[in-house]
Amino acid sequence: MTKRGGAVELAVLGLLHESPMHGYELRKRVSTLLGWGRVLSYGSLYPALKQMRRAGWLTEDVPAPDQADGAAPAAAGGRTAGRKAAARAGTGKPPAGRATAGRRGKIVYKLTAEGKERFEDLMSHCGPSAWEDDSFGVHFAFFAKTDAETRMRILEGRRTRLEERLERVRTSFARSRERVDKYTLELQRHGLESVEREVSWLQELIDDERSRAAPTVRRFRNAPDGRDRFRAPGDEAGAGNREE
Amino acid sequence: MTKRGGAVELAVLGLLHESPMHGYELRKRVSTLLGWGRVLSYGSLYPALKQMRRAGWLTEDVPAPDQADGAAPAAAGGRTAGRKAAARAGTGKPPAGRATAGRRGKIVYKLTAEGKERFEDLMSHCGPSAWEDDSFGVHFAFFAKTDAETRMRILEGRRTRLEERLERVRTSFARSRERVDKYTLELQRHGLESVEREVSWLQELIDDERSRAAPTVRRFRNAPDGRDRFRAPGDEAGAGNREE
DNA sequence: GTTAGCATGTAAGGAGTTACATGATTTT
DNA sequence: AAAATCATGTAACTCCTTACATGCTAAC
Repeated sequence: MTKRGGAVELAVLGLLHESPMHGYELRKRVSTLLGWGRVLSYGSLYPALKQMRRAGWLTEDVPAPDQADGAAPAAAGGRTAGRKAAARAGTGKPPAGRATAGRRGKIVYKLTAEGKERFEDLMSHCGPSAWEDDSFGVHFAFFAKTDAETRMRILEGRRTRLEERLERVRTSFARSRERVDKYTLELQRHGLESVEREVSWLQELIDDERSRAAPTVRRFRNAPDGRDRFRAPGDEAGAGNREE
Repeated sequence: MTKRGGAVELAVLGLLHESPMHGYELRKRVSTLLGWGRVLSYGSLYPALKQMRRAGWLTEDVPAPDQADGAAPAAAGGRTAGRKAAARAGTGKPPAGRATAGRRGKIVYKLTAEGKERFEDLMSHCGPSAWEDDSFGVHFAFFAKTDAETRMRILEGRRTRLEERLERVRTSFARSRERVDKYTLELQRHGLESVEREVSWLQELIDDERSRAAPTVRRFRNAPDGRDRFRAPGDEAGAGNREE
């Protein structure tokens, strides 16, 4: 019920954490968030949104066209929504009295307090699933919205995961060398190289985090981007992570 | 019906193309074939095998224990099957008269003539799906079993696909620069770099294929063990290729 | 004679996609 | 007023995984 451990939920929560948005824009933002070439399909997005509304993480507001302007579409990316609302206001032409009534109005999705909690929970109490490719990407994308300890845990978990993979791949690579043709071998070599490179990237990030986190002072409050992140002072220390 | 365009079918066809095998071994081989860290689950493999038998691409032989030895398990990887068969022969103890009767014997999967045709078809008449990540990997792994023209078509299709992706990612990256925090930005930068690197890799492979296909134009770029990387970003001159 | 690991399978379901269907708004 | 684009939604399907269930063979 509250399952849906997929990348989409976290991505939506994270983006709505910044500002309310409607689905269409949300799709674009989710799609470019990572480095996914592909776009998220509506067939994934809307059912996920509905389910999240049922769970209480977000609300669906249909902005009444008469009073909509400054209020509803929000700053978002500043682009589409803003321009449109402005244009509509300029012409002074709300298309009819309805729009909210007959279904199919523009819907602005907005995080609830529970939704924010859910987001922080998914970020900081994440299990091993967060070391997987896609899931790691989404978590990483929102690193600025979580604390240093969580960042470290995720980075190191990911590195460990990749090193395990490396181990396995190296073994089978060595065993293959004579048995397989040059194409198969080249594929495996290339895969190996990619994973190795990703491990060094992670290591750099880890070193970077460490150098920032360590220096002499203990952080009482970390505010990377001016937001205050509340988290009970003593908790979470052991980080005994388990399944979601 | 005969659909199943997934990576598993082609991987199985390709591996059985070399030699018959039973499912357990097949799983291991499929898992290490690419550079997938993960292993293929039985829940994927066995239903796929069954469906392929129904389609007529392969047969399921239960080797009769009495006469099994040299015949059935074949050279395969040479490891497991061989040792076991030998051991059983040595003790002279076929466990009973049944084994084939009551279900649950060891099953050796073997390609039929139709299966070989199917494999060749999937390799050479492949559509755009072959440019996708997983599917490309499987196709590439079996490049030695298809012709130069097909190899070229797949490599160039893949490169084009990645360049499209690059275009999109570059755009959104440039648009993001000021708007997003450093973590998101770093993720996108890293993604971009990875795709760029993969494009260069493909370009090298394409050049290599081309030099072998058209030997009149000599290329001296055949490094001893393929250890030359790097290619200026933004070249792509000359290669006026258009496919499809 | 029981544990360990090889070997084959099935049921349920998760996480997404494609293809379709419709409505609202803007541009030409 | 037609075309384009923005916007929301559903149904059916794909491909794969997890968790289970079973039996055979080797080894202690």
